[in-house]
Amino acid sequence: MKTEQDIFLAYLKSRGLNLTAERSKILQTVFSFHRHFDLDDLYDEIRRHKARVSRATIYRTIPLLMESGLIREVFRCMDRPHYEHIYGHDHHDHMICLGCGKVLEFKDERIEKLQNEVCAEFGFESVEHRLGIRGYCRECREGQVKRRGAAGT
Amino acid sequence: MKTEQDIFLAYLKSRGLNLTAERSKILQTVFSFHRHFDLDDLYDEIRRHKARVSRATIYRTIPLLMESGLIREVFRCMDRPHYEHIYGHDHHDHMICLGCGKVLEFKDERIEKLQNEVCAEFGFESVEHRLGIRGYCRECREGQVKRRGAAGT
DNA sequence: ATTGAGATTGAGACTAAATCTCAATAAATT
DNA sequence: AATTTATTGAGATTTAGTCTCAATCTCAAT
Repeated sequence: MKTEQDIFLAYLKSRGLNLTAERSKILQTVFSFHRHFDLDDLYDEIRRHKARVSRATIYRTIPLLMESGLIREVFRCMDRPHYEHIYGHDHHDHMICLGCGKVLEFKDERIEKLQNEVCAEFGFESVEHRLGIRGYCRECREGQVKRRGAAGT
Repeated sequence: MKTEQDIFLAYLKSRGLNLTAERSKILQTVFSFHRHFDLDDLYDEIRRHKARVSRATIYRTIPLLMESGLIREVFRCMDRPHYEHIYGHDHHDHMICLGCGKVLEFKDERIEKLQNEVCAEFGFESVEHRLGIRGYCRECREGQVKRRGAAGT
């Protein structure tokens, strides 16, 4: 079983890049999250561990992690992109509550399958897809929870 | 059959707002497009017709059009939101080619239906959803077309 | 038609996310 | 060890989008 490091290292090598201490720290932090995160979550978490990596470096590293297939952008919330690590996790889609901002994950094989069918029809080769359903979760529908902010896929 | 104007006007009235010349021009231009558009497309097209509406006003009007259900944000391309008018059009989803930037539209009732099922399971009330599949179109797969830029949902 | 309250606009100031620059440093290669 | 190339951080820069505000417009009630 390959570790995330192995994969990232292989990707970097293939591009003539090095796995530096900063990149390693970012990678490690990304995989310490069990939730979606944005750039500031990353930055803060790294600092909390008494490490220092500049924002510029994080901005530069995120595309590398995406290209190596370790993370993906999942949706936008408060107008900022949010990410999740995908290595070792099944693919899933999201429901985003417009009331409380909560994110529910779901997976439906039948939907995935139909998507593949549609792609085949069009001769389209799918690399990835993103399905986001915006609406109101059970709790918000029942009216207890106050509004927060808009969420966008 | 209600026109777009009727709908927009009713929406504005319901909020105590007026249908001004600027809003009317924006509305008319939005519905003159047969493709996805971004804010600058709108701005340029309005100017091309010798009319003048400031960017600030366009920025202010887009949310009104969205709330009135006349347009929706469909995806991000080159990091800018793109819109389409939806009144009088069936809902559909998108395939975005990472090679040439082309956008294909498709609709599959079965997928829609399954989405509703999933929502029901979670007690989630869907307001809208967005499904974007990124990959390579037939032409790009066959290798004739050059890369352009990244597209994001 | 006139008036006044509130809505609307455009221009430019402002904000903040993201990118770029560049000098200093680190890593890999010879 | 020397050379080349990659990397970093700090801060400058860019730019989409928002906000401010004075001038104008709209509408409903006179």
